[in-house]
Amino acid sequence: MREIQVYNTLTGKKETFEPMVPGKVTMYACGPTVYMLSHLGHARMAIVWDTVQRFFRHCGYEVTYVRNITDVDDKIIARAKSLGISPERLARECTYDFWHDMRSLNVQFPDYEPRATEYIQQMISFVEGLIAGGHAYVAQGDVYFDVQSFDQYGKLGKQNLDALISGARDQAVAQEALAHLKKSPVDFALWKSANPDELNWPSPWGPGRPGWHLECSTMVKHILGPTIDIHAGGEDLVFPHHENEIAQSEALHDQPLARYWLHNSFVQVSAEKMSKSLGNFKTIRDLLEQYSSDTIRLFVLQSHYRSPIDFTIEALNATRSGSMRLIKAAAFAEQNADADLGADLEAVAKFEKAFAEAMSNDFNTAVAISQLYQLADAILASKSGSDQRAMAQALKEHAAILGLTLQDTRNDIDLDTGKKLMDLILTLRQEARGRKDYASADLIRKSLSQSGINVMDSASGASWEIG
RNA sequence: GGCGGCAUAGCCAAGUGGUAAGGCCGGGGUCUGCAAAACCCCUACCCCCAGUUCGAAUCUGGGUGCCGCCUCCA
Repeated sequence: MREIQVYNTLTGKKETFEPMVPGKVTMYACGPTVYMLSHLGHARMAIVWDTVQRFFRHCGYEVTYVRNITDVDDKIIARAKSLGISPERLARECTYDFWHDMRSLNVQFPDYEPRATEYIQQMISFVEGLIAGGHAYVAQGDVYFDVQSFDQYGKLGKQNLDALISGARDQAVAQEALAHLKKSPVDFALWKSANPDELNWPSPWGPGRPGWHLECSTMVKHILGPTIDIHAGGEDLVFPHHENEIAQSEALHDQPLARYWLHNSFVQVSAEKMSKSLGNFKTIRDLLEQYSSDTIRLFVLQSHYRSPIDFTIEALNATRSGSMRLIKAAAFAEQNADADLGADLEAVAKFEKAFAEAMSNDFNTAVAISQLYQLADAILASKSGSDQRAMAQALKEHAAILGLTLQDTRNDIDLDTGKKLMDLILTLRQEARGRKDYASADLIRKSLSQSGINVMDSASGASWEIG
């Protein structure tokens, strides 16, 4: 099986990927908190890890890919309140929107897509285990993780506990209300108490809801086991989210939560992070109105996943222009159907090797895409139909690893354009009639009729209908 | 303040010690009734300074600029 190099945030190095069980990969990616439409940054997360799991499968691994949905959270509750609807309903609506966006972006559905609210009981058990082990404590209906009880705290985010504690004092203002409950300012909530009129679940510590970090630890444990191969997510999750997951899970299980921690970089706007809180985002929905999923995926994947992308419309347009050559070249896969295949195996083999090497080098999709373009050039330059077809099939096959459809939509006509074309045809016919060129006028009507379009002349001009 | 990252052509973007992939735009050409498309060709000494080395965009030190995390965030 092909050797794949991955950059592990935990060690800060590129390492050879070795799964726990040969030939199998367990992978968990932190998904969205559903409280509003997803933006391009979320699309990047989804596209990158979708591509990674596709590549593992392409290499022959048996992949179990899990991506969660956070459907209970302070932000959901706050926005639902401002909209005057229940948090459950808001979360559900946004989940449907998210699914719609994912499908539109040709992101494959994960093997499991657990929602936090489906795992409340397991989370409670998880917390009970931590309390029993001396890693968590109860304070007035809340439960906090005792960070000092986990001596490896900070290993992922490269944080020093003393520095965190002294740093936390400076920013304790926002958490002042909790200061008297927490033993240490760096302790984080496993369970938050809630008033009966708020969203809550019963627990041994009274009604409440889970802390954010807990759900991932719990769902990883129950779906994939105490240790998984790959845990992925956006780089903003390194600290504290993933750090806290490690603390919880490893304190409970006394074994590594994940062997490899992979993090994708951000989409920025004017050199600033695109984020919901800054409001400088483009929703996936908006972008899909003007750009195909291929264009958006190419745009995202032409940068390495660990490099930031500065979003501009110009750059997106440039990607769209470029993608046309790939699409044209790929169209040869359906042409020359009667030609023999495999005539130009050398070019295909060379391409496949270069593509696989790029992808195996920490998922270097930028280089992989450059290989697609080079193959497209070879296809378009080739004079041999069988070669073209063989190369085009390889092109489509490998583009699919990146989630690119390369569907040729150049001749697709939308409704509006269709109506304009009918106007044009009827105008031309009217001109023919004006010249008393009834042969042409009748030819037009007859041809349209054969296509199921009836043209009706009247004193006020011609009209048409399908039927 | 602590931790981490980035700086490559007009723009986007690979590159992890041997003299710069790819895409967009632009220029020139072939083709063409016109136009478009297509195809061919052209366009960088890699932020600055010092060092290591036979050799550095790539390693080391310093500087400058920018970004992220440390609080919700993909």
